[in-house]
Amino acid sequence: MQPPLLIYNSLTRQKEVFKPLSPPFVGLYLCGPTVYGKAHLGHARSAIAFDVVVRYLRQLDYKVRFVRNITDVGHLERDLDEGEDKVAKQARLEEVSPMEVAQRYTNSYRKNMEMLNVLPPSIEPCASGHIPEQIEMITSIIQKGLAYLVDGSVYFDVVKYNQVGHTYGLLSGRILSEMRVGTRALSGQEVKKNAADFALWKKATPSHIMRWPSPWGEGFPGWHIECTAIGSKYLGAQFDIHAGGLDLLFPHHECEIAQAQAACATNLATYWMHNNLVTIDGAKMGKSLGNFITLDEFFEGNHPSLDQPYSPMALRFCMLQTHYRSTLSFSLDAVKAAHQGYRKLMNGWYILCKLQQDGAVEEKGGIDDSIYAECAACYSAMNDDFNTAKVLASLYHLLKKINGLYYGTLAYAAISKSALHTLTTTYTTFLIDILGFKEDHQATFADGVEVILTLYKKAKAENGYDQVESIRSALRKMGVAIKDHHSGASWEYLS
RNA sequence: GGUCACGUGGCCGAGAGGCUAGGCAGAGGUCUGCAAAACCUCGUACGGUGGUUCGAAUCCACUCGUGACCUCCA
Repeated sequence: MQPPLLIYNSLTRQKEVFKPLSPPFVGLYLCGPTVYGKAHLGHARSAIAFDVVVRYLRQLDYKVRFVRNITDVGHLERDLDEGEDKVAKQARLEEVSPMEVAQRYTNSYRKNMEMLNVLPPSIEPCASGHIPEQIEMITSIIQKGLAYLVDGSVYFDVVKYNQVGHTYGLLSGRILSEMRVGTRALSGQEVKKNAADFALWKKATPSHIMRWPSPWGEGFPGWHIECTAIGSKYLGAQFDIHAGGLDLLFPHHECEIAQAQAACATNLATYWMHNNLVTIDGAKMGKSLGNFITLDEFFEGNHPSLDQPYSPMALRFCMLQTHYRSTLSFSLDAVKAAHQGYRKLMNGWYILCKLQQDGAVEEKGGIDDSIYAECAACYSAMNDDFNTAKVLASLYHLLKKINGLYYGTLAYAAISKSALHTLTTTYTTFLIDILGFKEDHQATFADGVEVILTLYKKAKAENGYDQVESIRSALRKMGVAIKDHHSGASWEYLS
C-alpha cells in the first residue's frame, strides 16, 4: 500500500493530497516559452520537471491532458505602454516578420525538448491563434466591471477587484497596499488608475505589425490573459494543475488567478506548482541577466563555461538529481558528475535486460526483501511531491544488486524469480518511463562494437594479448570499455 | 523598504529532533594474464552564537552570508 500522492501547492503553501476534479482525467497546464530567442537551461528545468510530473501521473493511470502554450504575441519588454512586444522586437533585429521569428524559435524549442526526451504536450496552443477567446474573456471581465478602457487599451482594475470581495495577492502573499509603488519612475503608468493594474488589451501603435481588430479598436492581447483564456478553453474554467517557473508566480500567475476569478469565479487551477530556478555562480540564470547558457550551446559545448559538448541526458540527470522546488546550482563539475551518474544507470539497465530470468530461484532469496523495499521506496519518493532525487538514490541501491548479480559478486540464489521480475519492471519503469532517460548514443554504433567484441573474444581465447590490448585501447578511444568477467566479455559506454 | 527562501563533507545534492540518502571526484582492497568494469571498505558534513530537549544538521531566538520576487524572465 503506497502513500497517497502529495503535491506542494503554492496557493496554500503546503503539501496536499492530490485529488483530481474528475478522475481518471487530469488537466495540467504549463506556461510555455515566449518564442523570441533560443531556450536556455532554465526552460529545460521547467520542461523536465513537469515532464516527469506528467509521466508519473500517467504511470498512476491518470488520463492526463497536458497543455503547454507558445507565447508568440503580447509579451512586452516591460509592462509599460511603450514597452515593445518581445517577438516584434526580435523580428526587427533579425529583419524578418514576427511570425517568422515565432516559427523559428518554436521549431528550435521543440527540437530541444525532443532531445531532452520531454514528451510533447497533448495540445500546444499559441497565443496568436486564440485572439477571439482572449477578447471574449476580456469582454466578460469588463462586463463584471473589473476592467476599464483607456484610449483603446483595457486594464484590469485591481483595486475594484479587491473592493468586490476578492483578494489580489493570494498566490504571491502580497498585500496590495504594501506593494512598492512609485519608487521607480515608470513612464506610461499614468494612464492606469493604479500601479498594480495590468493590461488585458493593448492598443496597437501605427507601426505595430501584430494587430487584431477588437471591440476596443486594433490592438493585441496582454500577456497574462493568454494563459487564462487558453487554459480554460482546453481544460475547463477550473482544472487540476497549473505549472510554471517560480519567476512567473508574480505577477503572471497572480494576474491569471485574478482574471479567472473575475471571469469565471475560480482560481483557475486547484494546484499551482512552481519549479525553482537554475543558478550559476550564485545568481539566477535569466534572460535579462545575460548569464544563461542556451540548450544548443550546451549540446554543442559552445559556451565559455563549458569545456566540451554535453549530452541532453546529462542535463536531464542534473535536473532530476535536485528536487524541483530547490534551486539548482549549475556548474561544470555538476554536469560532469551528472553525466557519469547517468551513464552508470543506463549501463545497469542494459545489464538488467541481459540478466537471465531462469538464473533466479523459485524460493525466497536473501536479497528479496531489500529489493522489494527499494522498489516501494521509489513510489514513496515520487508520491512525496515528486522527489526524483530520492528515486535516484533508490535506483542506485538497486543498481548495486543488478551489477552484483551480473558480475558474480552476488549469487543468483540470492534472488527469487519474482523479486528479479519486480526489480526489472521497477527499474525500467522509473529509469525509462518516469524519469525519462534514454540512450544518448546511436544504435548503429553499438552494432559495430558488437562485431569488434567478437574479434576480441577470439583473440582472448587464443591468448593473443597484443591484439587484446590494441582492441581495448582502440575502443577506449571511442568511449567504450571492454569488460572481462566470469560470464564472459561484454562492453559498455564509458562516456 | 516590503515579502519569501536558502546556507549540508572537494563538488552536486536528499533529508528534517535519535536509526546519521545518493551521485561525482579521491584513498585502500577483491576480482583479472594485465587492465577495465563491477563489488567491498574509508572520509563521520550540516554558516555562527545562544536556547529548548535525555538527545538538534533538523525546533526557537539572535547573528552573519547568499539569493529570489516586488519591472520582462522557465
